[in-house]
Amino acid sequence: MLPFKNRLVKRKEHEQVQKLGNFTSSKNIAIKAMKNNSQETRIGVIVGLKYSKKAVERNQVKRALRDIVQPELKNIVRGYDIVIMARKKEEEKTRSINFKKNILEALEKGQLLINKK
RNA sequence: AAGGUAAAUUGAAUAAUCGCUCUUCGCUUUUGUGAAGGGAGGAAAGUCCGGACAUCAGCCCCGCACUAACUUUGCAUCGGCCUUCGGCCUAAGCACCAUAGGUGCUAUGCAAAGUUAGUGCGGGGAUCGGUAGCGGGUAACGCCCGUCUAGGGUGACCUACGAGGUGCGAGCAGAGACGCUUUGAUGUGAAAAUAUCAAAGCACCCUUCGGGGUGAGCCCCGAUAGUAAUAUUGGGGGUGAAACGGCUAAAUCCUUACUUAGAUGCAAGGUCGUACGCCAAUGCGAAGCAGUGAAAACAGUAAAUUGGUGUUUUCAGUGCUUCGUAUUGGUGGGUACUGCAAGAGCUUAUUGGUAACAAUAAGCCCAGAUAAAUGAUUAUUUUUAACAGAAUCCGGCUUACAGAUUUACCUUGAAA
RNA sequence: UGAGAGAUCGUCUAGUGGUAGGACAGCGGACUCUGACUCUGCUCACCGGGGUUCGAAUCCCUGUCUCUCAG
Repeated sequence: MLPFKNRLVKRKEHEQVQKLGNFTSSKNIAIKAMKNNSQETRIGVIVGLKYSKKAVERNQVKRALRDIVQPELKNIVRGYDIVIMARKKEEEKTRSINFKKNILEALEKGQLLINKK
């Protein structure tokens, strides 16, 4: 799990990011990001009913996404609220998706990664 | 040993690193940080039943208890002192008798009785519901247990239905099935008509119109032919028709017995705080507008003074509007805490009971999140790991489920 | 998470135990020189699985899907 200060907590904040954030995506991941006033990166994860009807599967995906994001926190530009959404086609199975690759791809597209050059 | 029946248990394990949540303790005390410990299920699911809990509402009668008000009756009366019982000192509104004092009224207190209202508990009844062989269990249920009946299975065992009627008319049986037509009676109606009840409804002949006779058909007893279905035929008396019977709910209605009590649902409900929005009232301040009063100036009246009129300025004060601010009240949304996990709890043992279950004793504390906690990585082993994620809490039912294990029993075969 | 409602021809709907009806659409025919309109005929359905019943779209149980409300 993420430390408390790095989570997007409130429902209203989520809605704001959903409405006003910049959208980028890769194959199985969609990202909305918006600047906030603090120095911290705050991340929320959404896995909707459309992803799967089983609660267990949705929880597993949420855990997986958080675990992937956590070590990358250092590499993400500070001061953004980020909402990560998972998506898949009906036939796809959760196990066959490589979320890490997808997330990094999406973050790069949104220019949220710190360049190591 | 093989096959099966019923029930129960379990639902990958171990180690290391990183990370989350709760509790306790310590250090800091604002955030934090260290240690120890706890951290999803048998179905957590579906929401199909039943409760707990909470808020709102709450039929009639009786009894008991408590509280409040009122009425009646009785007793007492500020206050102070002494060691309790109690005694002493002193004092007391109004009216009357009449002054040792007494009576009545008022006020207050206490006690008793009664009335009214409210609350709680218990009992009975009515009505809306629910259930249905019989008996039991449970907080309760449509749940569970035992047993009766029917069906299936060699068997262990499994499955199913279950009060009494009414109405309906599909199927069976039957010559014919709940109906049609005609007539009559009764009720309603001006009539038409309609509802209910009763009777009649094969063919021909006779008739005094009541009915009678003959024949077909039906019923009963036969005979002949044929393996048989059946065909032909004899006798009898009845009938000559539209009866009688079986089944029928988890839809409707009635009855009986038992049982229960409504509605809404933890996003129920409660507490704290008030930084926020809106509305209302009040106070203060500012601005604007409109009246009022006073003063001054000017105009005007033929003219001086006075008075009055009009305009302007200043001051005072009133009303209205707007803005700001403060207080109070209402309302809306938001937030924190609570509700919230010690419970119809779990484990073990004993006793009662065929059992469901109950009682007793001992021990135990076992998730409590709030965008929502159990994961990831590495290594080893095996069967390569099913269905699946708590959200107020319980008891059932139903549905999903890879496998593994245990117990009891049955059938068959073999051996003794 | 809690509370409810529903599923009937391709589409919209009616049907409260006894042949599942209508409208639009589709197909064929008639009318017309042809098309449209009109007339006429036909085709096409009870969400899946069990049960009660002589008989189920309807009643009961169960599963699936869709929608609504609270937030």
